[in-house]
Amino acid sequence: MRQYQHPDRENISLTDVLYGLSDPTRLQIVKMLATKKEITCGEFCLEMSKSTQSHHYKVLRDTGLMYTRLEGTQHYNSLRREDLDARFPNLLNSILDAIK
Amino acid sequence: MRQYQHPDRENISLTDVLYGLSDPTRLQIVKMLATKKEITCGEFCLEMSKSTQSHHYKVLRDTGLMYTRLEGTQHYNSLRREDLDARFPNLLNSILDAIK
DNA sequence: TCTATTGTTCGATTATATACGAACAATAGA
DNA sequence: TCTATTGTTCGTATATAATCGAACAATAGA
Repeated sequence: MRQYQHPDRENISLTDVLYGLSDPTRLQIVKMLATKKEITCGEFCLEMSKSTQSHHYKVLRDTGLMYTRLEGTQHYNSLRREDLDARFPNLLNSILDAIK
Repeated sequence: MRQYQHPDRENISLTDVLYGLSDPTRLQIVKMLATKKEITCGEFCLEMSKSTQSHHYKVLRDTGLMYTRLEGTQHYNSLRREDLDARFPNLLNSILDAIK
Protein backbone atom coordinates (compact mmCIF):
# COMPACT_ATOMS: atom_id res chain seq x y z
CA MET A 1 0.00 0.00 0.00
CA ARG A 2 1.24 3.47 -0.85
CA GLN A 3 2.58 5.61 1.90
CA TYR A 4 3.26 9.30 1.81
CA GLN A 5 6.43 11.02 2.82
CA HIS A 6 5.69 13.71 5.34
CA PRO A 7 8.65 15.76 6.58
CA ASP A 8 9.45 15.48 10.26
CA ARG A 9 8.57 18.51 12.34
CA GLU A 10 12.18 19.66 12.60
CA ASN A 11 12.61 19.47 8.84
CA ILE A 12 9.72 21.76 8.02
CA SER A 13 11.23 24.81 6.33
CA LEU A 14 9.84 28.30 6.68
CA THR A 15 10.40 29.27 3.06
CA ASP A 16 8.80 25.99 1.98
CA VAL A 17 5.77 26.67 4.14
CA LEU A 18 5.46 30.20 2.79
CA TYR A 19 5.78 28.88 -0.72
CA GLY A 20 3.12 26.27 -0.01
CA LEU A 21 0.75 28.98 1.14
CA SER A 22 1.53 31.42 -1.67
CA ASP A 23 -0.86 29.75 -4.12
CA PRO A 24 -4.55 30.74 -3.86
CA THR A 25 -5.78 27.18 -4.37
CA ARG A 26 -3.54 25.81 -1.67
CA LEU A 27 -4.39 28.63 0.70
CA GLN A 28 -8.05 27.79 0.19
CA ILE A 29 -7.36 24.13 0.97
CA VAL A 30 -5.56 25.12 4.16
CA LYS A 31 -8.45 27.37 5.09
CA MET A 32 -10.85 24.45 4.74
CA LEU A 33 -8.54 22.13 6.64
CA ALA A 34 -8.57 24.59 9.51
CA THR A 35 -12.32 24.17 9.92
CA LYS A 36 -12.40 20.39 10.34
CA LYS A 37 -10.34 17.62 11.83
CA GLU A 38 -10.05 15.73 8.55
CA ILE A 39 -11.20 16.27 4.98
CA THR A 40 -11.02 13.83 2.09
CA CYS A 41 -9.69 15.06 -1.24
CA GLY A 42 -13.11 14.90 -2.86
CA GLU A 43 -14.66 17.06 -0.15
CA PHE A 44 -12.56 20.06 -1.12
CA CYS A 45 -14.69 20.34 -4.30
CA LEU A 46 -11.99 22.10 -6.29
CA GLU A 47 -12.78 23.20 -9.81
CA MET A 48 -9.76 21.84 -11.63
CA SER A 49 -8.60 18.53 -12.98
CA LYS A 50 -7.92 15.72 -10.53
CA SER A 51 -4.27 15.61 -11.52
CA THR A 52 -3.84 19.29 -10.73
CA GLN A 53 -5.55 18.80 -7.40
CA SER A 54 -3.19 15.93 -6.65
CA HIS A 55 -0.27 18.18 -7.49
CA HIS A 56 -1.39 20.72 -4.89
CA TYR A 57 -1.98 18.02 -2.28
CA LYS A 58 1.52 16.78 -2.87
CA VAL A 59 2.98 20.27 -2.41
CA LEU A 60 1.05 20.66 0.83
CA ARG A 61 2.31 17.30 2.09
CA ASP A 62 5.89 17.90 0.96
CA THR A 63 6.06 21.33 2.58
CA GLY A 64 4.78 19.94 5.88
CA LEU A 65 1.46 21.75 5.87
CA MET A 66 -0.84 18.76 5.47
CA TYR A 67 -0.88 15.20 6.71
CA THR A 68 -2.63 12.49 4.72
CA ARG A 69 -3.90 9.25 6.19
CA LEU A 70 -5.16 6.44 3.98
CA GLU A 71 -8.31 4.52 4.77
CA GLY A 72 -9.85 2.39 2.11
CA THR A 73 -9.96 4.28 -1.14
CA GLN A 74 -10.17 7.63 0.62
CA HIS A 75 -7.40 9.90 1.76
CA TYR A 76 -8.06 11.79 4.95
CA ASN A 77 -6.19 15.08 5.12
CA SER A 78 -5.47 17.22 8.13
CA LEU A 79 -3.64 20.44 8.90
CA ARG A 80 -0.37 19.87 10.77
CA ARG A 81 -1.29 22.47 13.36
CA GLU A 82 0.76 21.20 16.26
CA ASP A 83 3.91 20.77 14.23
CA LEU A 84 3.52 24.15 12.57
CA ASP A 85 2.70 25.94 15.79
CA ALA A 86 5.67 24.34 17.50
CA ARG A 87 8.00 25.26 14.68
CA PHE A 88 6.64 28.71 13.82
CA PRO A 89 4.54 30.09 16.68
CA ASN A 90 1.62 32.30 15.63
CA LEU A 91 2.38 31.99 11.93
CA LEU A 92 -0.50 29.73 11.00
CA ASN A 93 -2.99 31.62 13.15
CA SER A 94 -2.04 34.97 11.69
CA ILE A 95 -2.52 33.60 8.20
CA LEU A 96 -5.82 31.95 9.04
CA ASP A 97 -6.98 35.21 10.62
CA ALA A 98 -6.05 37.06 7.45
CA ILE A 99 -8.21 34.84 5.24
CA LYS A 100 -11.24 34.67 7.48
CA MET B 1 13.35 61.14 -12.11
CA ARG B 2 12.28 57.52 -11.76
CA GLN B 3 9.59 56.68 -9.32
CA TYR B 4 8.62 53.29 -8.03
CA GLN B 5 5.15 51.87 -7.94
CA HIS B 6 4.29 50.71 -4.46
CA PRO B 7 0.88 49.10 -3.98
CA ASP B 8 -1.50 50.90 -1.65
CA ARG B 9 -2.05 49.24 1.69
CA GLU B 10 -5.46 47.91 0.75
CA ASN B 11 -4.08 46.36 -2.39
CA ILE B 12 -1.44 44.28 -0.67
CA SER B 13 -2.34 40.66 -1.30
CA LEU B 14 -1.70 37.89 1.19
CA THR B 15 -0.63 35.33 -1.40
CA ASP B 16 1.68 37.93 -2.95
CA VAL B 17 3.26 38.66 0.41
CA LEU B 18 3.72 34.96 1.12
CA TYR B 19 5.25 34.52 -2.31
CA GLY B 20 7.55 37.46 -1.71
CA LEU B 21 8.76 35.86 1.50
CA SER B 22 9.08 32.35 0.10
CA ASP B 23 12.52 32.98 -1.40
CA PRO B 24 15.53 32.68 0.92
CA THR B 25 17.27 35.74 -0.50
CA ARG B 26 14.20 37.90 -0.09
CA LEU B 27 13.51 36.58 3.39
CA GLN B 28 17.07 37.52 4.31
CA ILE B 29 16.54 41.03 2.95
CA VAL B 30 13.37 41.39 4.99
CA LYS B 31 15.20 40.14 8.06
CA MET B 32 17.81 42.85 7.58
CA LEU B 33 15.18 45.50 6.91
CA ALA B 34 13.58 44.61 10.22
CA THR B 35 16.74 45.61 12.08
CA LYS B 36 17.07 49.15 10.74
CA LYS B 37 14.90 52.03 9.67
CA GLU B 38 16.39 52.20 6.20
CA ILE B 39 18.99 50.25 4.24
CA THR B 40 20.45 51.09 0.86
CA CYS B 41 20.67 48.34 -1.76
CA GLY B 42 24.43 48.16 -1.49
CA GLU B 43 24.31 47.65 2.26
CA PHE B 44 22.56 44.31 1.90
CA CYS B 45 25.86 42.87 0.60
CA LEU B 46 24.19 40.10 -1.37
CA GLU B 47 26.39 37.63 -3.21
CA MET B 48 24.75 37.64 -6.61
CA SER B 49 24.74 39.85 -9.67
CA LYS B 50 23.36 43.34 -9.37
CA SER B 51 20.63 42.56 -11.86
CA THR B 52 19.43 39.62 -9.80
CA GLN B 53 19.45 41.76 -6.69
CA SER B 54 17.39 44.35 -8.49
CA HIS B 55 14.94 41.66 -9.48
CA HIS B 56 14.42 40.71 -5.84
CA TYR B 57 14.05 44.35 -4.79
CA LYS B 58 11.39 44.76 -7.42
CA VAL B 59 9.49 41.70 -6.18
CA LEU B 60 9.64 43.05 -2.63
CA ARG B 61 8.34 46.43 -3.76
CA ASP B 62 5.65 44.98 -6.01
CA THR B 63 4.34 42.67 -3.31
CA GLY B 64 4.11 45.52 -0.82
CA LEU B 65 6.81 44.31 1.52
CA MET B 66 9.37 47.05 0.93
CA TYR B 67 9.26 50.78 0.30
CA THR B 68 12.02 52.47 -1.64
CA ARG B 69 12.84 56.15 -1.38
CA LEU B 70 15.30 57.80 -3.73
CA GLU B 71 17.92 60.23 -2.55
CA GLY B 72 20.78 61.11 -4.80
CA THR B 73 22.13 57.98 -6.40
CA GLN B 74 21.13 55.82 -3.47
CA HIS B 75 17.89 53.99 -2.85
CA TYR B 76 16.78 53.82 0.76
CA ASN B 77 14.67 50.76 1.49
CA SER B 78 12.38 50.15 4.42
CA LEU B 79 10.04 47.43 5.59
CA ARG B 80 6.37 48.38 5.26
CA ARG B 81 5.68 47.36 8.84
CA GLU B 82 2.67 49.55 9.53
CA ASP B 83 0.92 48.63 6.31
CA LEU B 84 1.62 44.93 6.73
CA ASP B 85 0.62 44.91 10.39
CA ALA B 86 -2.58 46.75 9.59
CA ARG B 87 -3.43 44.40 6.77
CA PHE B 88 -2.24 41.11 8.30
CA PRO B 89 -1.91 41.43 12.07
CA ASN B 90 0.87 39.34 13.65
CA LEU B 91 1.97 37.85 10.32
CA LEU B 92 5.20 39.77 9.95
CA ASN B 93 6.15 39.38 13.60
CA SER B 94 5.60 35.63 13.54
CA ILE B 95 7.82 35.33 10.48
CA LEU B 96 10.52 37.56 11.92
CA ASP B 97 10.42 35.53 15.13
CA ALA B 98 10.87 32.36 13.12
CA ILE B 99 14.05 33.57 11.45
CA LYS B 100 15.67 35.11 14.48
C1' DT C 1 31.92 68.74 -18.54
C1' DC C 2 33.81 64.34 -17.35
C1' DT C 3 33.96 60.37 -14.39
C1' DA C 4 32.63 57.39 -10.68
C1' DT C 5 28.82 55.60 -8.06
C1' DT C 6 24.38 53.48 -7.45
C1' DG C 7 20.97 50.84 -9.01
C1' DT C 8 17.60 49.56 -12.90
C1' DT C 9 16.22 47.57 -17.27
C1' DC C 10 16.83 44.62 -21.34
C1' DG C 11 17.44 40.29 -23.58
C1' DA C 12 18.55 35.68 -23.10
C1' DT C 13 18.99 31.27 -20.68
C1' DT C 14 17.75 27.85 -17.55
C1' DA C 15 14.95 26.05 -13.90
C1' DT C 16 10.67 25.53 -11.58
C1' DA C 17 5.45 25.66 -11.43
C1' DT C 18 0.96 24.91 -13.01
C1' DA C 19 -2.16 22.54 -15.67
C1' DC C 20 -4.30 18.82 -18.38
C1' DG C 21 -5.69 14.04 -20.12
C1' DA C 22 -4.63 9.33 -19.95
C1' DA C 23 -3.08 5.49 -17.61
C1' DC C 24 -2.48 3.43 -13.31
C1' DA C 25 -3.10 1.47 -8.29
C1' DA C 26 -5.74 0.23 -4.33
C1' DT C 27 -9.85 -0.80 -2.21
C1' DA C 28 -14.93 -1.58 -1.59
C1' DG C 29 -18.85 -3.72 -2.84
C1' DA C 30 -21.94 -6.22 -6.06
C1' DT D 1 -14.32 -11.79 -10.22
C1' DC D 2 -15.94 -7.57 -12.15
C1' DT D 3 -16.92 -2.78 -11.69
C1' DA D 4 -17.09 1.69 -9.57
C1' DT D 5 -14.77 4.87 -6.60
C1' DT D 6 -10.91 7.54 -4.99
C1' DG D 7 -6.84 9.59 -5.79
C1' DT D 8 -1.94 9.34 -7.76
C1' DT D 9 1.54 9.28 -11.36
C1' DC D 10 3.24 9.96 -16.05
C1' DG D 11 4.10 12.63 -20.03
C1' DT D 12 3.57 16.90 -21.97
C1' DA D 13 2.62 21.80 -22.74
C1' DT D 14 2.74 26.40 -21.20
C1' DA D 15 3.72 30.00 -17.91
C1' DT D 16 6.38 32.04 -14.41
C1' DA D 17 10.78 32.67 -11.85
C1' DA D 18 15.71 33.18 -11.08
C1' DT D 19 19.90 34.32 -12.95
C1' DC D 20 23.49 36.67 -15.65
C1' DG D 21 26.09 40.25 -18.53
C1' DA D 22 25.60 44.37 -20.98
C1' DA D 23 23.61 48.63 -21.64
C1' DC D 24 21.36 52.36 -19.56
C1' DA D 25 19.77 56.42 -16.35
C1' DA D 26 20.38 59.63 -12.65
C1' DT D 27 23.10 61.98 -9.58
C1' DA D 28 27.36 63.58 -7.08
C1' DG D 29 31.60 65.43 -7.17
C1' DA D 30 36.05 66.66 -9.29
